[in-house]
Amino acid sequence: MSRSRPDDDLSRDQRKQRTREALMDAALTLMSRGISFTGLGLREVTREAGVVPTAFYRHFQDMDELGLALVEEGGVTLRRLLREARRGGVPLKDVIRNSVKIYTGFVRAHPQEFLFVAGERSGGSPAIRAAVRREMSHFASEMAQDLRTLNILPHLSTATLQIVCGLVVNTMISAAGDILDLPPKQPRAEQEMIDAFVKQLRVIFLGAAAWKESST
Amino acid sequence: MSRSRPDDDLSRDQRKQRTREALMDAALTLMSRGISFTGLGLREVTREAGVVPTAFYRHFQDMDELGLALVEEGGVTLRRLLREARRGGVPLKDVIRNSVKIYTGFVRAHPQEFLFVAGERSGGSPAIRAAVRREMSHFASEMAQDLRTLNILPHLSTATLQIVCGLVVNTMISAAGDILDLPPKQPRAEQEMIDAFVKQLRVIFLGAAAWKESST
DNA sequence: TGTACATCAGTGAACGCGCGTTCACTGATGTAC
DNA sequence: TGTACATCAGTGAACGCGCGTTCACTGATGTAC
Repeated sequence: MSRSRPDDDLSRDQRKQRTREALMDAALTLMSRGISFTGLGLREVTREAGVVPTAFYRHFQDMDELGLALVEEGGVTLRRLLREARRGGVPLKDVIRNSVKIYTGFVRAHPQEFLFVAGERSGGSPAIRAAVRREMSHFASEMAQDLRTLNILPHLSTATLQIVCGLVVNTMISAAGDILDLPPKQPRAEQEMIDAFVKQLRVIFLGAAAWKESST
Repeated sequence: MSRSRPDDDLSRDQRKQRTREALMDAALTLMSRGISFTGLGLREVTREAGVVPTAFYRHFQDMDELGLALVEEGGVTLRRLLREARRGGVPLKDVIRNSVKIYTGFVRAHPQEFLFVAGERSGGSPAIRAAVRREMSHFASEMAQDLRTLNILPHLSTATLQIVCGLVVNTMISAAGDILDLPPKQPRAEQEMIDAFVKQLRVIFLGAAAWKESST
């Protein structure tokens, strides 16, 4: 009887954590309806989360703090997703096309995280912009390490590899924004966009392969 | 005597145009203070422009329409600026480094236009996002034509050249956002950022040079 | 195990404020004759 | 050129609304004995 509600056996801390997540989810949900994070209001978020506005303050001091939490969580999620994908093994042939396929799949499956990163990269508050930048360079570092491990582009110095990966990450994020902004049900346009995206990455890797460290 | 105020001899249409420009300038000014366009209010803009809120409606239906006007004007301005720069003649040696120098000069001299484009590219309302995208591909086309004229990368098909220029423009816009977000008075960090930017463009052009059209 | 008390996540009323928008207006500029 | 009238950019008062934030509260959960 007393177990009818599913969270009956949760501790107070767990319930609090649950509300916190509800607030973050609410923000992401609202963003996937087309509003940018900057345009969200505190009351809007709590309404969507199903709590009273004042409850917000038990979890975040203001919307900016929520935004920072989202950047962090989003970065962790994305890196985890991509790491799992890599565990599946990178195909030796047509690496780029396949990676792009996996990537666009993720973008479609987790539009909210990508919308947030793409949109607030230079649109958010200064603190949020900085956090997104940090997360992106974190990403680039991870990718650089990966390429080292896979012995791809072994002739590049670490600094150069890092810069190339920065370019790749930047291109990926922009592509995510573009893909998510496509009017739905336009497979032709989507395919063209993905083809262009693949071509851009190929050009980058071609250039990186041709790079000579002394050529400054 | 009656000529004491400088706009005494302006026609009504000219005065109206002047107010319209004042509104657009006001928005840009506010944005250069760190607020993103999405975060601007109608009253805020009219206050900055020195007119009463209701005067806004004589010029734009709503803030979105102002935003669209800004995208258009900004695009025109930027293309004009870069065209003038090209007229100065492209140096044969170290083309990329020099172009970047010119470009970063423009970014510093006209931060508002770049802030708007970089920030609203994926942060603005759907209509504004679409307009910024259109403007960016317009840009890429112009650059592609230029490269053709200068006989740079002549072995690329028009489609490929367009895609490469898209990559370059995207990288340029992101770089503008990054540069403008630097804490001021950090010449070291700025130089590093510009060096990385130059390296990225070099990688792209190296890759484009190495591109073989049949390699699909 | 049972009781008495402390903690604190979420509530609900209230506030002052700036927002976008409406409306009737004013008075200088433009136009017709 | 002068006069009578039309136009319309900008004004200023007023509106209803949702916002962020404050405050005292409630009542379930957690803790000490």
